[in-house]
Amino acid sequence: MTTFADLGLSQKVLSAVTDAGYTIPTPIQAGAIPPALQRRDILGIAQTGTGKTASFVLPMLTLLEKGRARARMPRTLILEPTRELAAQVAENFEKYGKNHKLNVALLIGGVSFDEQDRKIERGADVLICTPGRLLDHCERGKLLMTGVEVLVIDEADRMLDMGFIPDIERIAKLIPFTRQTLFFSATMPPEIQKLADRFLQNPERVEVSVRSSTAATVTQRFVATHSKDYEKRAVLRDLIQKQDDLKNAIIFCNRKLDVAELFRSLSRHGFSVGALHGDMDQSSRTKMLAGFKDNAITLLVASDVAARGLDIPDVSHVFNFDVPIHAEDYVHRIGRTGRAGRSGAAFTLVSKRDSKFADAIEKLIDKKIEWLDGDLSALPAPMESHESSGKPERGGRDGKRGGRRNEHDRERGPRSPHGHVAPTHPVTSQVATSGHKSDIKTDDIPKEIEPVITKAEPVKSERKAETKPQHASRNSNRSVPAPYPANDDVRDRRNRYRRDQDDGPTPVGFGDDIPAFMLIAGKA
DNA sequence: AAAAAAT
Repeated sequence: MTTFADLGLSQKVLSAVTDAGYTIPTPIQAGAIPPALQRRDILGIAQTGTGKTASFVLPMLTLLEKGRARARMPRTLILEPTRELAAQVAENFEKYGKNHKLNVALLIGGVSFDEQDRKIERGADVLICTPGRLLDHCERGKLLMTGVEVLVIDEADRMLDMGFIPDIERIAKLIPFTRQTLFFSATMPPEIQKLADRFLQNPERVEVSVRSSTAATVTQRFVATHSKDYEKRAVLRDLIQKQDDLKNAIIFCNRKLDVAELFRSLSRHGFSVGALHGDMDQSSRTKMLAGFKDNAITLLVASDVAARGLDIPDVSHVFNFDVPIHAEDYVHRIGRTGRAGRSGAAFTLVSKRDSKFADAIEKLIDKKIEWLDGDLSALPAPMESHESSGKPERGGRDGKRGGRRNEHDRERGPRSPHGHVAPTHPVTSQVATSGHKSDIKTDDIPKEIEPVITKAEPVKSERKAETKPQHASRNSNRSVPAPYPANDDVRDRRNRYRRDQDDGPTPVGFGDDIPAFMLIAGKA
């Protein structure tokens, strides 16, 4: 059997791999590393979760041991479609390059130029970039691409989806012809094949059989719902509470605004929740992701920024709050669970207006997805007209929902995602701010999300006659960014629905200005 | 019906 020791990697790399606990390479690693070390071009067809990142990081580390970086002349360049993926690759260089003294620079948007400029100036062995920020640096004349020996284009098909290909072509033109190019894509549509033909010279083609697109270990269900957001939120909460094996979950929405709104709603209901979408500022994105990975946050409400590539191991559940418009996105989303042979569950809320997208999903995966509790035709009338509709109530979750849901919540209080009733004043927590550092390094990310037990103090709200407790340090944390853009008029959106239809009682009284992080219920 | 990425 092939081991890492058989692949021709250097001692420094091998010992870091061993220290990380790996001995057997994955198929893409076994296939790509030896030719990459011989300076061949690589055409790698593999999805994330196949060990693809290490298949270029490890040989690059070995190759970089010869030679030294010169100022403003990076030696290698890696292009990634999202900031999170770029940061993840940087972490891999830290991990496997711990025996090297390499200068790794992460050039992504949303953070300041200063630190990035310093690293470029010092001479970077490895540049890991999202295309926009890289071109920005190039245009400022801070970067000479003529010394790049290795170019990595990762997730090429996604770059295509995102319209990055013109940027990629511009960047590739700046890099000498003599370079080595490592090109990775999960799929090979004709446009990508054409691109590969242009960028690669006599490449070694390494293809890893697609991880069965919808793993057999993942239980998939459709859940019928009406289309109003407040009803969907009620269905979702109920669904979450019914899972007894929920360790952590990603909840996907189609739109960023809905991510922010659902995040707020779940927060108010006392769930341990974070949010991730592309309009959040970078430090929030980083903190949310770190908190979720550390299990300080149980639920992550996200846009499709989290659907692909992100290495979040061991997600027990995926909930699609919205049916993805493109069926392939469904496959990517539920691919976040049931990884490495573990079991997982994926629930998709489907309303009448989504049914054509739901059909498209079944067609794509060539499989019927069962309905959890009856299909759309079995759905009772919407909430407002529920009592007068005369239709029989279905058992289970509908008995709890309908127009009586809020009273139900009021009686029981918000529940934790593990099914037990949470305290009326949930334990809240906040993420410690990390000073003014803008550079993304693992060390700068707060590891601890410290629970802060709040003292309940009655305070009068103008909008409700109800008495609410007030957070003692309500104003102490204003600088912590929220998962929605600062200038976005959240208040208007929130009032789109009557408050009592929406979310029931507010578990902790912050009035209407809740700093996002205060709402992350800590683990008890 | 969207999201992602440069400011």
